[in-house]
Amino acid sequence: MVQAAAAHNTIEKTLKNTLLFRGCDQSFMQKLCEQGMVRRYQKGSLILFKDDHAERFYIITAGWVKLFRETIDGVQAVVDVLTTGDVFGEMPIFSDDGKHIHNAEAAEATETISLPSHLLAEEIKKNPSLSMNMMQFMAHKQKVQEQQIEHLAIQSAPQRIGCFLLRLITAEKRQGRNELSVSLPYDKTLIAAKLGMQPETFSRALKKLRESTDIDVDGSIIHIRDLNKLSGFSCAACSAEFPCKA
Amino acid sequence: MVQAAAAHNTIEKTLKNTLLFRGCDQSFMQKLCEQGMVRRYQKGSLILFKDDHAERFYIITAGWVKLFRETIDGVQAVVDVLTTGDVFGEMPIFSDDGKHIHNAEAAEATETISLPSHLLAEEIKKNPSLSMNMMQFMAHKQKVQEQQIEHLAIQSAPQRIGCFLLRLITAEKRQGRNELSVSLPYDKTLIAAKLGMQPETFSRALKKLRESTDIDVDGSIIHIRDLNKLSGFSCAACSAEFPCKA
DNA sequence: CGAGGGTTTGAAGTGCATCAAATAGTGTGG
DNA sequence: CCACACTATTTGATGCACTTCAAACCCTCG
Repeated sequence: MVQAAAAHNTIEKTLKNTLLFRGCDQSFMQKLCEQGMVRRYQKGSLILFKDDHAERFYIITAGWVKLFRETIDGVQAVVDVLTTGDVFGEMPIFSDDGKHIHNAEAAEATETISLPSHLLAEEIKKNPSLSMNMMQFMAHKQKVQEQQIEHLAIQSAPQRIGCFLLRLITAEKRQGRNELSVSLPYDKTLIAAKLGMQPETFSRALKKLRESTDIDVDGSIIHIRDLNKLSGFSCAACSAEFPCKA
Repeated sequence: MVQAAAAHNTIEKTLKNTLLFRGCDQSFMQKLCEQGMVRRYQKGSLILFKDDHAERFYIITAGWVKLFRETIDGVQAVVDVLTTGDVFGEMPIFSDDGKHIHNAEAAEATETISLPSHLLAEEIKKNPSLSMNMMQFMAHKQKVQEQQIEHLAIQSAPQRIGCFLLRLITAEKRQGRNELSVSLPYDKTLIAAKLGMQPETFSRALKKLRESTDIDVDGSIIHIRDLNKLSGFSCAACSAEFPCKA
């Protein structure tokens, strides 16, 4: 009981801090909290499966989650890699078959809160402020995806890595830290997949990036000596503002 | 006046048939119609500019529109190519700066209806059925983009062309035609850009595709002898259902 | 007919993938 | 705490895919 109460408490806090639910009324938040389930996953375990009927959607409270699909000839296509604060598995609310469109796997030890999809689906139809949040949320995602499409089409492998590092840094900045060191949050193999390249290519491209931009690579910790040099190298082949903020 | 009345009539018809507005009430549709502007663009002319303040959004009633951005070193990144029934320029409604995020250019002779963004923005906050439409619309776009990201990451150039042809055919089917011939709707150079490759690569990759799948290429008209062969070749490296329906 | 854009072809180079193998790192049970 | 097994990462060698630059060709349209 004590444990359940504690869980309930974390759920409440998390939901309150989730941008998606900003401005939602008490009764809805209450219902969500009651139905929320906290779960932990160890690295490598599967959270949900493509084509499953989507009963619940998920909010990440810790760790990293890989969204992926598989092609006929067995290749894994990494759609996205998400972390604390991100939401996934909500898309089927807007499709008629209501099935998940990708698999989700814990890329690192992960904790999620899952919530019943139907609660969100129903509330979204009634609550303009929630649906506005959702649309902003989706619009932002769409922008990021466009960016990613552009990167795959016109950036070289080293540039994509540089861009990835820059985004890591800005994410850290948003959390208050202002270091010029980042530690890669998940396996290099997975980063490679997310950036659309092979692990071997990642390794070699990182080396090239090191030579071109004076970054310091020590295992999974990367120290950036000259931010301008890095963004100059990476953002030259990108249509976003210079230097990039994403 | 006669002309204005005729334009008003086309606008009314188009808006009624636009899925986005399905289920919207009369008074809103009325307001939209009054404010709608029909415009024609010849091939190559610009419709809207990145970073402009978004006063209006657009519905395409004929032709093809290229959405694109430019990188610092002058390379054009094609974000999307849209046609009749598609909507563009509406995204800034959901961002705080309210600026367009890409340039739009007529890739062929094009006709659009433009509507004031603020009408949509206001109505969307009040009308759950409209916002639901919008979310479905965005969810669908997101799915397509994920698909595109996957294709760029794991398909070869000939496979991407094959996939493009398959989608062209299904689009034609949706319009009643059931031919196994398609004529490429816009310049090969633009198709190449949309698929993330160079014009020269497109030309050579199309030749390879021809050799692998028995398609017949006559200028911009392509005849498909064996649909299974084509989808077998292209969809093997794709996570969508087999054969693909998109 | 000539001009200009779109498309194809050729030749050469680069970047990335692939396969194979070595190395570093991590967690396990003894 | 060490040895082993296993995985992640790096490295090397090679080939293929795509790009680049240059030039020819082909249309279409004035």
